[in-house]
Amino acid sequence: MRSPEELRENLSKAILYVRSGHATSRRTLADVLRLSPSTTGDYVDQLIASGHLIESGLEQGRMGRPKRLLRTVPDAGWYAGIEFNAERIQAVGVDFSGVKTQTFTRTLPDDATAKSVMSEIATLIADLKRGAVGPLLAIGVGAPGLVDPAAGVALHYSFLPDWRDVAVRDELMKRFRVPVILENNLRVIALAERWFGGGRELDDYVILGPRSGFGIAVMKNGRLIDGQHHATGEIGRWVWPLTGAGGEMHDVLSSPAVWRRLAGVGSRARLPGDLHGALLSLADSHGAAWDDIVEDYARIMGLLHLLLDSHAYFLHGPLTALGTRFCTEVTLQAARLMPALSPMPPNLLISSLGDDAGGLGAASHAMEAWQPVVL
Amino acid sequence: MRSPEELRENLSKAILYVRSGHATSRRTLADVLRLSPSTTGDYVDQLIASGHLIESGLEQGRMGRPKRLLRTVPDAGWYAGIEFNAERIQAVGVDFSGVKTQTFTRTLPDDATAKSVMSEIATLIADLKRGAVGPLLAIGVGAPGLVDPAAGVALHYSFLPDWRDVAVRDELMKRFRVPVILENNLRVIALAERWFGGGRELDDYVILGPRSGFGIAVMKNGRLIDGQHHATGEIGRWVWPLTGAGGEMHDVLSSPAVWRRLAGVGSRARLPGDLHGALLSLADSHGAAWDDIVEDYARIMGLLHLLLDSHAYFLHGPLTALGTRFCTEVTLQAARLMPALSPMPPNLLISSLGDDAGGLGAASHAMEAWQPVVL
DNA sequence: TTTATTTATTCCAATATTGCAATATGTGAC
DNA sequence: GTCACATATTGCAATATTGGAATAAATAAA
Repeated sequence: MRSPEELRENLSKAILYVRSGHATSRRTLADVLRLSPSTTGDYVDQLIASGHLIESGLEQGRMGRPKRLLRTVPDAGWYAGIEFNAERIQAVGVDFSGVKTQTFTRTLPDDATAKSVMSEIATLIADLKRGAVGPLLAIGVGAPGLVDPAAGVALHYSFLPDWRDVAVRDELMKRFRVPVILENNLRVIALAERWFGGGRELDDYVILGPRSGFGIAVMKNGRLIDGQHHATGEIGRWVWPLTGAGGEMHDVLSSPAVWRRLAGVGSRARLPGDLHGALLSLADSHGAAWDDIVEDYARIMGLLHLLLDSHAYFLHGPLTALGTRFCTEVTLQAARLMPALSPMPPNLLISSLGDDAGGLGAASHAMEAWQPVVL
Repeated sequence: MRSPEELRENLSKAILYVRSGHATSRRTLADVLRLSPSTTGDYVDQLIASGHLIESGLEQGRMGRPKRLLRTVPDAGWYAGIEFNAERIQAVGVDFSGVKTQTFTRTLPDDATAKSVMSEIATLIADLKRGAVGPLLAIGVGAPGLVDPAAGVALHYSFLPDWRDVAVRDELMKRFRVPVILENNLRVIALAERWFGGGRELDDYVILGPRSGFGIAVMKNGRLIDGQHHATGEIGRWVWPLTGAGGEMHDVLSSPAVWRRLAGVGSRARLPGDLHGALLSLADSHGAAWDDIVEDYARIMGLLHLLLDSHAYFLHGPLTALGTRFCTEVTLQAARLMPALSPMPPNLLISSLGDDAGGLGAASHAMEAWQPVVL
């Protein structure tokens, strides 16, 4: 008898592969699972019996017996994805076939506390529950700042005063009695890119997340790379420029900073409510500020690409408003500043995911973590 | 029946775990292999019968039946490790228990060609063969420059004129009839660190290799991270300093460049034959040149550590001559230049591996790739 | 129409792996 | 010394997985 964990893991992977479309029949599923067609057939029969998978017609290839197509059953259950920062909480519901069915956003008051945020999260999940069909299977949470995923504890976040050592997992598990999985919000966005965005065929890409701060998440071999202090990708804390007495990258290249530089206002200027919108109207800027920003981003792309050599770099957050022109110019400028990049220009892309990338990512994380119960 | 590949893989892992000391008995081996004690017992019996493993006494714990200790049989075979650059070829022989038994170094003439290098490599392996006991099991090669490990082809290396698309694997396999495995030389050093150096308990560290150029190799989750163009870690091609019109990092921070800066000579000065030795006598330098170099390295450490957050950074190559004082000063200076590093200073270490790190790494690679024949 | 070929799925005997019980071999308490 | 307990290894019936043959369902060729 193979170990039950391994069986559960294989069944779980089978569902993920079918859901993502990476496998569409028993045969192709056997290939990606690296199991024999016989065993895979058994698995599929089990999952059909349990109501997780369903056959949906035939697909004829060039020759031979047609594939019996497999799909996930939308109503077999759903996943909750929560993502938040100091300004708002976002909750999305994703059905068992991986389709987003609900989204809620709640703006946070200025005096939000850890307690109020947690209670707001619970309320939002309850709201999702009312509008969803089937059982809630798992909850994914993307939290800002420092997070300990293994312990399910959010360690620290500068912009929420008492947000420190919050036992997110235990609290939500106690309340909802389903698996809860916690990660840094930028890292869940990387998962969203894999499930819903341009990373569907990739297992090697980078998420660039210039928001209030500036972090990146690195996917290598289909896994997020991790570090000793849960601080991988904290490049916002690089001093910039690298001449010595500069400030941190945060201060000059975060979304608010870029807006200030483009708008030509000082650091005490009040931020527009809709940063994305405000940047949209500056997307056809020309002049020194624009060029400087392009040059700064080009340097960063150069550093990253010569170190990581990734297939793609997805830009997320308000700066996506600057559009493909920005990406193109950054790429060109990068090759100009670092000649080594010429034969291998970085593939910088605007993420196709919109504002709810975070919520989708959190739900993706829940999807990946959940495992079916074997009888 | 489980697939034969999986069986071979498990037997191979069993040997690796026993050799490394990560598992010392049937029981502990079962734990690390994630297999049942019964199965593991079977495997071990097979490997003892085939002459790869041997029982070597008992070890009593605090209580209970003592472990029956397992060791690899030194004479069961040996691995060849080859590493080279434009100046020399290094060949080491490692016996089946992972102990280095032979080392040869051959200096290359100035007019070395791809053909002469390959023939010299073959000669060195033949030399090793004469001094070794048991059969040659596998050959590992660490080649400089760009390498395609999957194809077993060395793509390009600037310092050997016609070194381009050399079919290293096929050529050596044809000659020696054993598995041949090719990798970039810095990347095999990362493996040497795991098997013979300070990375024995780690699966998350970085190799810093300032030699003629400047590359790094990144180990994450026990695997080397890889890129699209086989160009991960090519940070020597960063422009430096990051102000715009600088040269590449190679030119100011490689081993020869550091020696020139410390020795206060121009870029056309003739390099000493023994760079390590020459640097040794400059290791107690003080003054602007030293401080500048420390500052440059501190910046690099800052960039790397805030991005990768690794457990350790092993310094390799001639610059190890600068000693722990250099490492300490770089670490301190890094935290000064990038305040974010203060609570998480990078753990910069001089590699304990000497000059034959490369050869050992290539042999390590061979050890990891080789699999026993199952009957 | 019939037959060969291709691809997908299923059936089944062979076998690898496991869980559990049994056995081996030690320590510590009384 | 004897008994309870702890840990490692082994034996064996139960079971999961596989390879290969058989079957299914299509296209292409004769």
